[in-house]
Amino acid sequence: MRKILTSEFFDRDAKKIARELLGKYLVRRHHSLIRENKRIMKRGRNDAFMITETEAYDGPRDKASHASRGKTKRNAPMFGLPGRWYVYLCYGTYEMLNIVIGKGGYPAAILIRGAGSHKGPGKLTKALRIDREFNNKIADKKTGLWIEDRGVKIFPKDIIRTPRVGVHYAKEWAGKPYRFLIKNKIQPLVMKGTKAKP
DNA sequence: ACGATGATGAAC
DNA sequence: TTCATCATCGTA
Repeated sequence: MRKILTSEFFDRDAKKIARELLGKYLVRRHHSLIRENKRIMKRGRNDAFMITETEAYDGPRDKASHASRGKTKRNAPMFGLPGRWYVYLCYGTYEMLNIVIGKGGYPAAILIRGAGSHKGPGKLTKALRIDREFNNKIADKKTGLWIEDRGVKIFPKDIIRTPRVGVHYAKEWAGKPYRFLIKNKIQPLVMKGTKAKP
């Protein structure tokens, strides 16, 4: 089973999706030009990483969310269509990867904090070479970054819920258990170089 | 425990 | 235009 998740999947409750994304695969397509028999050939490679940690940012009232102070140039993708990427720079250094959730006009997104063996949202994007070029792009093969269901089931006993990281300022929203992570490492976490057509 | 780092949004 | 803040990370 290998199914690319589309806007229908992401047009549902943010917390529910954040939990369901555990065990799904973040797939990154890399292109490279190679020289072969005096010809320039385009080579593609898909690297897939099982998502291990997520955080939900749900609605305009969520004080931990960028959307809590209304629509701005930066957070506009959160107010847009589900199934697109929201990528922004954090602390001047790290690119944060989010998938947009919910209908247009309702601002929500899920931060992908861990996938494969990569722990931490900043390290993940650096390792996969993800930056703001992906901002507001559709999560599909054409974009080169998408999410797949590969049939892995994560059971409730293997899931931990905690408050979100680094949102102490968010008052009553700071303690809400909107962070989901897999308790024990479950194989396979990484699938490198899966076959891809040019 | 803290500094690097620079974009962001609000205040002025 | 200035200023405080920040969905992080590596070093200590």
